[in-house]
Amino acid sequence: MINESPRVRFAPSPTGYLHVGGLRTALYNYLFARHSNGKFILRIEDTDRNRYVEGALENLLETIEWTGLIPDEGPKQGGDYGPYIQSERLNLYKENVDKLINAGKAYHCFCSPERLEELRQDQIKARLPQLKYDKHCLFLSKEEVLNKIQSGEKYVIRLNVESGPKVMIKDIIRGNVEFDRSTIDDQVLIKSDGFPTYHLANVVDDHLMKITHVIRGEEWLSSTPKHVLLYEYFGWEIPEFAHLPLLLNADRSKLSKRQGDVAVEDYKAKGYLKEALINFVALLGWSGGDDKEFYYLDELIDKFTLQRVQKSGAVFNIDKLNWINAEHIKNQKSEDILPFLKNTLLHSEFSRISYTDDYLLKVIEAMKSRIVFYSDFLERSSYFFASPNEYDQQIIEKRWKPETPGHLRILIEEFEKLNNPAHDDFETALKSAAEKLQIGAGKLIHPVRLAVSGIGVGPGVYELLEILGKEEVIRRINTAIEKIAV
RNA sequence: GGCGCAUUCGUCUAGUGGUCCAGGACGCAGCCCUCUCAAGGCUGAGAUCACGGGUUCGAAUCCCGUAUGCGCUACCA
Repeated sequence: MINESPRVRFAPSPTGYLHVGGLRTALYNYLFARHSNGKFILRIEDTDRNRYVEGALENLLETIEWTGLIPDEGPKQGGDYGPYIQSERLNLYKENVDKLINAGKAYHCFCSPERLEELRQDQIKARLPQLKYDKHCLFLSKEEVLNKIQSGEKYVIRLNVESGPKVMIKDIIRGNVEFDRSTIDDQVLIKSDGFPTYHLANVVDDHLMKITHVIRGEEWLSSTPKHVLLYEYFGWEIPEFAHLPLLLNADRSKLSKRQGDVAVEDYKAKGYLKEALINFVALLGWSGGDDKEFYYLDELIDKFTLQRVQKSGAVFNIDKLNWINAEHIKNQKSEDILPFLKNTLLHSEFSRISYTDDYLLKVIEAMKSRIVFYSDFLERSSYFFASPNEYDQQIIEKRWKPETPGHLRILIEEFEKLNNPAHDDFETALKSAAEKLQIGAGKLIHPVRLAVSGIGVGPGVYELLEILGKEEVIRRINTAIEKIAV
């Protein structure tokens, strides 16, 4: 086993969207696999037919693809251990559970939901410490079982938990965890509709798919003894376990839809970069042990180990996500942002106007350090794409004085003299205008910014002017002089 | 109720017996830079390391207990 290269899996159930907790689980599996030269497998756990959602699988696959956490084996890419969708593996569960039945480690149970409920109520009333199935059907004779099956009675297959030593779980993150066998219920393995439960399916598949490390959420820790028992009964080698801490809401309950967005799709739609989402989610429960917090995927692969995973749950803090997103945008090459800006423009009110790459690249350079999302290019600097149609009233009050129009006319005269001016040319022109007027440059700078952009914040004014260009700048100043009445 | 896991600034975390009256990051406040807003730089507020006992010359770090939180307790995953 030590010499084998690891095989790990991400095993989501297609419920309609990819949960950010699921993304984190997928990420850690992926990182572990890549770090140790192993294989990352995607397996779809769709054994609950009541939870079937149309299109959920396709959506899940698409979202995983978007994150870039591409599996080595899975429904899309195939592999030697398929099929990778549990509903297509029903025969395998049947086959293997039969072995258990023959060995007396599992048995048919014909108890009705009503009897089960009654039993449960009785146990509650009797204040029994544990609520467990009473093994009623274990004592049916072979003939009785056969008869019931042949007469069409509904049944499930249960695990036969017998007394014995404590079940010990070795968990990479939590150390050893022990469970008394008497606390383990005779878990249903095959449901009455013929589908396996998670417990059976995941053990059978993990074995058949030669999974070496089971890396999953902490909510599975409590049912792990059932899985270990199953491995034991089957006589299969037990994989290593690593139970990840939960992702939490601000009130420290398990991260849920009620308290904000939990779907990766939601964050994607809001404009978060996959790089940022991955970076952020990686830090929820793991740290490299130093002060580094900005990571690209390949750096994470390099540094990631399960030993450094935190034990306690982590609150999903949107402020930090925003910071990381801004940080990633800042660090992107402008050329790499270009296609996204173009796409954003295409879906905006400016879709009918075309801008040169050169122009857009300048806009990106100017705005990159001032935005959190790509959409902020439009939200915070729409003036690069159209003349301002209104002017910030507060800035008018602060910066636009009665003498301002006169000053700006002088400034325009200076600008007129320029030929294809750049940053410094605008600066020289503005300063000489200020000198002629015997005023400080600020008396010109702020009104120009307002005239040209409609607002009081943004890139340096000369940068702004250079990007917009002489003609456009003069046009806008003239318009502002007309429109802004003090 | 039972079983299990966890517990360091508001949040994410560093820390594996002395270098920790606890370091970093986000957020917050202030200063610098500056034509504005960001970015960047600097500074600050913010944690009796859940609590109580031990062990030890010495504990955030080891042990025990308590509390609190969370998870599981389904023919859901």
